[in-house]
Amino acid sequence: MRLATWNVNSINARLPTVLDWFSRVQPDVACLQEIKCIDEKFPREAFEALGYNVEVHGQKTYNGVAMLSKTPLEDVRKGLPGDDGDDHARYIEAVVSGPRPVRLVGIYLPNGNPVGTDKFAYKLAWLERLKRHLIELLAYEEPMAVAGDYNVIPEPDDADDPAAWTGDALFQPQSRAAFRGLKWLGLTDAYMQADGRPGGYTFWDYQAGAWPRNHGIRIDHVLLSPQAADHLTGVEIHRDERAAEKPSDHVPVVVELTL
DNA sequence: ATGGTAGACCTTCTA
Repeated sequence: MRLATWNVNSINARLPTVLDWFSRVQPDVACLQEIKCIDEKFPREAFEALGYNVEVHGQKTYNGVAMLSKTPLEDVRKGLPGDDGDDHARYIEAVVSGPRPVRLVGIYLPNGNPVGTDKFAYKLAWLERLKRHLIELLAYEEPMAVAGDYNVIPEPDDADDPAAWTGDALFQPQSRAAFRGLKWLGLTDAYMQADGRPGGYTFWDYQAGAWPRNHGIRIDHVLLSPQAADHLTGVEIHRDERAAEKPSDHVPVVVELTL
């Protein structure tokens, strides 16, 4: 199984680029983030024409996540449990059917800037809610992948210029500690397990020539349950997509599992 | 020198 995650920064602004990539790469399943549209405006038919089943959890203007799969998606959950007052569309979960079913969780974690505001508190609370929910899912002891835009730079090696991010919510000690807390549940960072290398960035800002200067960060991650990590055979970061015409500021991450 | 771009959408917010 080839599993992909990609923050597309508006699915409708990016549609030709994204469809071209899916046609070439043909992942079996994919999580999309920042689709920036309500469910009714997601270009469902275009993905169905490529052979995908589509599940969307969108909202107007901001956020929004989707899941695409060549096999049917079952037990679909939209929205992260733990706070009925949270109306951001940032969480989608389903079981990818097949001979070896895989539970797939797609997340768009809050950015959290600026630090010291309610936005940062919301980010940390969201991370804590995610941890509590993943504890429940891990109890199933089944193959599971948690993929998406975590908006966390785990380690200094995950930034071209770590000092430039010291005041940023993505690199705060609390954000990094919460990410480590997820790993300590028993989840494996697929990138680090599979031939991790410095410079494997997934995001370059649109501003200040971040891409030509390679001022990148690694914030798009795939965490695997033990039953999935046992079958990990490869990780790719498709950095060439950042050089495309009208690119997203994130590039796709693809994980290969023998499941 | 605290700079710069992109997307949704209505005037500014988010990233």
